[in-house]
Amino acid sequence: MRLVVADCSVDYSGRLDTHLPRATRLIMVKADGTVAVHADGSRVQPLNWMGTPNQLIEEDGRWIVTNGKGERLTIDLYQVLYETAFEMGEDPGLQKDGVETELQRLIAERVEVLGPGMELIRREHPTPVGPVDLLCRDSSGTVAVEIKRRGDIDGVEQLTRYLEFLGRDERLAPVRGVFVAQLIKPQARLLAEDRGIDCIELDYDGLREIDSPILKLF
Amino acid sequence: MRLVVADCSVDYSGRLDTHLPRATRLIMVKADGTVAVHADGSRVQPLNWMGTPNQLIEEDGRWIVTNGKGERLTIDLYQVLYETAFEMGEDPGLQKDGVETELQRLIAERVEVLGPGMELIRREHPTPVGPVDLLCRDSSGTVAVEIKRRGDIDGVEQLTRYLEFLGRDERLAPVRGVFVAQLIKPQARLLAEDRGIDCIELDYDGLREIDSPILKLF
DNA sequence: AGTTCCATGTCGCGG
DNA sequence: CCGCGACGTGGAACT
Repeated sequence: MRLVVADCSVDYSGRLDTHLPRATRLIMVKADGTVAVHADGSRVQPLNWMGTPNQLIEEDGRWIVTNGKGERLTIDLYQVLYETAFEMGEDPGLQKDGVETELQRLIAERVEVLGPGMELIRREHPTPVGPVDLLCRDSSGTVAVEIKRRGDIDGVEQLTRYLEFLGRDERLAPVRGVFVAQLIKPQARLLAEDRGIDCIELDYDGLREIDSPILKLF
Repeated sequence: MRLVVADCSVDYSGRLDTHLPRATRLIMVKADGTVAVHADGSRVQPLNWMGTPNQLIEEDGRWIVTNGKGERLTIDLYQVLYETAFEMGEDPGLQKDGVETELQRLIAERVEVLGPGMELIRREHPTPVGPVDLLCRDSSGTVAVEIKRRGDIDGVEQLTRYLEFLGRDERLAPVRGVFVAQLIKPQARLLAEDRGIDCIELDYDGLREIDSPILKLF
């Protein structure tokens, strides 16, 4: 990783056009050529960047980074205050725990929390427009379940698309939808209920408790 | 901005839990306290971070960053390879040109490019599921317009939601939809046309020309 | 503070 | 390489 601290201005042209007036910033060049320009301000993301693959041309006082899609990042360097480079080696990568996959597993093992008599048919049931998180069955017929950490309008749209296709399958019909999330936004709830989709807010932490060995002692 | 290159492992606990095994990485601390951990790999984003406001406690070989929402970032430092700091001052900020707001303005001033006899009723017309970019009128009745830089399937879904609600308003009905973008993806076009939504590809650069003072001389 | 939607979203996975 | 969906999405604008 190469680090350059410089007084610079930056222009990006591609998906849109941006201009960054002259100031002191950090320019980061990663091992694969990824370039990022960071200010000292309150931002996690860089102000400008160019992902890999790209080509970096260093002229006198000017860097030009281009990629194959017609995007161009131009960095004008007025004064380089500092420059260094480090060999960091391959990164082992980030391990995540508690994402949607895990929530799906928790609920799949306890589908009865979604309603009396609920039974799991299968997880990740495929449809032409993508896989349904859970396909279940209860006294009303087939139940398609979409699980989210946060219940947003997009999730309702997603479930709606699944229902549209599942409903055409005579072996499954009738199919109703259940939208499950830790927190369901008002607009998402409005849209869901308008389409006859049930909304269930679930406390995943509580669910995890049920799943835990501690409770299994009883 | 403070830069630390160190052999470290990182743990985050908050919205989920993550673990980052021991390796050499760059730790960036911005002026307002924002902390970010970058690997040398193919990533623009940091692997872990903690935005502002937060509190950083530096113990011997361990940094603990917490915020008011119960999130915690723990960085264990095994060896600090390098450390430095720079005063960068306030950043003038990024100027953007060509984002959706601007496109909307350009089209709002020239709604006739969307069809003969088209008239603008209002921009950002509110519905229960969000604001319609443009609400227009022509000989066919009311026209709801969704404007995107890139015409993706999400945009069609969005417009469909608006139409669903607008169509129920007796004062507006009948309402048809128009999906406008510089480039409309085949799948988005397919879905749109399946739902009776018109697709219009517009050259925003050309539109900007029309809008420019140069042409106004004529 | 809460909610909405945009974003050069980014990123990872599967076809 | 493209499409799809999750993301600690982040960030801004507006209520």
